[in-house]
Amino acid sequence: MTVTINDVAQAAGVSKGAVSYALNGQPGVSDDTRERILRVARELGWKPNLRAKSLSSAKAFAVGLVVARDPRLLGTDPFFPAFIAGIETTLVEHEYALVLTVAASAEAEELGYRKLAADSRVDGVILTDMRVDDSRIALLTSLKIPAVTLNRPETPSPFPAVCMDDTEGIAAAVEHLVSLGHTRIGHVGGPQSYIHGRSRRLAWQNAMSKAGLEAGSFIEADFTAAGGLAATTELLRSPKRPTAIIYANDLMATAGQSYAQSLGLAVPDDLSITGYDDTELATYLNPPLTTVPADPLLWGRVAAQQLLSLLGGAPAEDVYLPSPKLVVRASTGPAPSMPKN
Amino acid sequence: MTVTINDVAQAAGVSKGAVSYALNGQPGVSDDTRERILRVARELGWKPNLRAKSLSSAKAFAVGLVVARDPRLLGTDPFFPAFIAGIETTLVEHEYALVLTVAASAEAEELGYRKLAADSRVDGVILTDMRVDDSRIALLTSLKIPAVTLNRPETPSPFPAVCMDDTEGIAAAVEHLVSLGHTRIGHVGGPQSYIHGRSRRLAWQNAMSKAGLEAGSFIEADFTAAGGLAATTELLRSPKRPTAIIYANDLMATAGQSYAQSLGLAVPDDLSITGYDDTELATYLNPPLTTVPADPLLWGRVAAQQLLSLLGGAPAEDVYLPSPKLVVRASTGPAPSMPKN
DNA sequence: TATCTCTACTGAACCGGTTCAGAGAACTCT
DNA sequence: AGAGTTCTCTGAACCGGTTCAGTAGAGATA
Repeated sequence: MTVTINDVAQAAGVSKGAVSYALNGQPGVSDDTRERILRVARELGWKPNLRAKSLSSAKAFAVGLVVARDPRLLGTDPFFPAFIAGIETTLVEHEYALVLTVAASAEAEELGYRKLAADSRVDGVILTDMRVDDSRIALLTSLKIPAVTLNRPETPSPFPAVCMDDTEGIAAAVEHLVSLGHTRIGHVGGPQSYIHGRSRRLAWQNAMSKAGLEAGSFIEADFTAAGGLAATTELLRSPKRPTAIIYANDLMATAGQSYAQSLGLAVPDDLSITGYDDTELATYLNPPLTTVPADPLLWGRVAAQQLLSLLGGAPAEDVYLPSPKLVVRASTGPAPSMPKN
Repeated sequence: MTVTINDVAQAAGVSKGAVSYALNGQPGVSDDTRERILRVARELGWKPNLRAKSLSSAKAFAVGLVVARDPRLLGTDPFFPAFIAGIETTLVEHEYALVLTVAASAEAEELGYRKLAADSRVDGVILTDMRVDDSRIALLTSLKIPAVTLNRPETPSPFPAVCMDDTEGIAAAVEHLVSLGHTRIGHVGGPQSYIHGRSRRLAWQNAMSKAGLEAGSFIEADFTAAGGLAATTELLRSPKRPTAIIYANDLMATAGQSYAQSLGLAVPDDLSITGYDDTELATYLNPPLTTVPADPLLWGRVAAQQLLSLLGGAPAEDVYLPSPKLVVRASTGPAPSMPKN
């Protein structure tokens, strides 16, 4: 049926071992023989059997990704699909596959990694959504699974990080709003247990104080539309209502914008809004959203590259991707001279 | 290091074969011996080696999904992440893994399946985004990969289908709008090369004629926000402008709604709008979107179940999931008595 | 010419399971 | 008691590669 290395050996009149050496470009066969073996293999249409290779070489030729999200909310995050697509662009070139696990809870997440390890499904994993004091670092260290993290965690990590600075974009958003005359700029952030939730809040805070402004109201939300709405409600109800709100992602910003408009506030005349991600929809909102384009495709591609080179024995070194730049659209405008209250 | 079946055999004082029979619940060992072997295996902490199992049993214990989308637009589709999460809920229970491939082009898609087959990475695949006259059916048949399709293709297919009727929801949307007095109801559909693009258009068309109305303008778009905008532009520019538009998904509806509002049209006073999917954001728009909730989580779960039972040798039978029901929100309202033109 | 070294290659073990043919033992049937 | 059947278990082959120890032969060296 299928052509094995044995068939090639027989047809070429050599031993199994010689064929293996020849096919893997290893020393041990003369150039003549090597060439003959390769030709015979080609003629017979030999294809390596991944399963056999996996067993004897103790490698999976696959990398893993465990996504810990509420499945119902997973669809709202534009990050993952594009990120995964980015990973794929690298993997296909190296004959690797991606094994994806979705975990609904923290226990399921840990179990996901444990299963990947127990079954040796993967040779390494990519860690996304890094958390402050992330338990996965110790877990993967104990499971002896090589990994790459998105951004460098604050706690010590033996794994190389692929970093994309998000503070610059947020700072640019603050500066942009300040230049438009805003002084009361609120922030609706993601969970502060995530390092990207935290870094965006700190970026906002630092940029405000650098502008000589008091960092106004901050609400910790959860990156969902529902959370964005709730946070916006709270911000707009406060006595010193902000004239601009910086959201930690587009989804919350969109929900916030819609809510503000439903209250009769004009965006940007009464309230300026910025997001983060630059989802496709951002351009097509009314008004189109000022936001910061994350580049999940690039991030995924480079993260996979780093993981593969780590698996290849390369030293673990952090990589820095270019910081995304603020994209100004119509959801931001001059601060109202007489804010509605 | 790791405990193998050999260690268990030695410790239990039986042969390798006996251990294999005992661990797999197969006949060939007495109850006493079986129990002893199981106890010894437990005591030694034996875990099956998936790679060895794969090689000897010629199974991958994994299923595949090839997603053919423009990576940049993939993030905008809320369907996939939730669908994948649904698949996972089934797979984890059966010790199966999901191998995901993202393909940017038609060639890459075919190559994706070919690679999964060549490396025997998976035991079966799930086909989504079924197209009219879908070439993948012949491809997978020739590659001898079992599959499950989402909805039954119009051309003959040997694979079981997991069906979720979308015509009922679209018909309900038409009826809902008709009951509100609308007579000019347009449709912005997905590519008609997709069966779900086609079936939604036909559902709209049939419901219109059933209501005694002339099926108004139809524009074929591409499920993206950009496409939704372009189609809306065209519809609103037409001489007999519709007072209501049924979009084939939420993303296009959202873009359409924003665009209409940017023209100064009020939704729903001047224009009623419906979507399809019921994304999280739909609830939080201004106005919230009337739409039809697809249930990708359920769909994924059942599709994976069907695939696994197919792999287990069950006969290929179609499954029908409950048809999603229209969710009425504020983006639809009475037809304007004097439509703006 | 005898010895040493190096290269090219073979045969077998190995990775960790599954599966099959066959050997004994026990049990049933006549 | 002898023959046939069933049950339990063993040993070995097998899945398709990788890798290692060892050998034959060619070429270099003394």
